[in-house]
Amino acid sequence: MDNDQVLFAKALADETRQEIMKHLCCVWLSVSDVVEKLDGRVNQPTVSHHLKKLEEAGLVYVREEGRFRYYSLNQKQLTMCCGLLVRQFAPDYAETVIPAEAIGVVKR
Amino acid sequence: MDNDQVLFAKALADETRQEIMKHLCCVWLSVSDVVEKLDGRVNQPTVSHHLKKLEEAGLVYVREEGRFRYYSLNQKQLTMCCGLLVRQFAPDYAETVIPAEAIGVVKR
DNA sequence: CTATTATATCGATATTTATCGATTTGTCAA
DNA sequence: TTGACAAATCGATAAATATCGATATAATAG
Repeated sequence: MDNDQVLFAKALADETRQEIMKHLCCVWLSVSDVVEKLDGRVNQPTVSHHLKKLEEAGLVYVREEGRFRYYSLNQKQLTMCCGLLVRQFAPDYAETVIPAEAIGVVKR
Repeated sequence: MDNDQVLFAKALADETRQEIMKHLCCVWLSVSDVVEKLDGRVNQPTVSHHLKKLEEAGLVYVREEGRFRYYSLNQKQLTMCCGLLVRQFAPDYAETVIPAEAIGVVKR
């Protein structure tokens, strides 16, 4: 029903979910780890719900380990989605915001 | 209540609104122009509602002219928001997706 | 085996939001 | 000045979604 762009935006369109994303950036956390990070503000079923949304949008990696499920932010997916948004809605800037390796960036 | 990142994501988190954004990219349209572009699928109050959301997120320019209000997509704002998202949630890619002029891009 | 622990799912509820018809406000044309 | 038009706002409604407690499922520890 929703296309990928909309799915991506919806995944980001919640304060709590963005906070979870921050916690999942560069590290692997289990569901209960995330619950803990949120400091009792939301509880486990809610966190599972949010993680599912992020998973559906391809924004997290998941690793199963016994009865644990570890999540980590998929930075590449996020970057690609942002890139698509810019190409679609900001063509005048698509050339200045560049997937660097695609054109061979050289810093001066 | 919502911070800017969330406000931005929410503005994009609707199919109809993204379609409106497409129509507003690089051109100025009045409200009734937009209604027309949407081909009778949504009507005027709904379009006004969506345009208000986009305006609140700073994603459109507005120009008043008599009884008309013309809207156009703010590509710069969109690009900056995407850039912030990448910096915040994809630090490993913040260097590869670059505001080119900031570092002096050279194409090969 | 049994108790415990981790997480997903279910059902219910409350909030948010998209949509519309009707109305209001403001501008212009005749 | 009046009638027509553009667009915002209002009130109502329906759909989507965030949240929770309770339960189910599955894996482990004892």
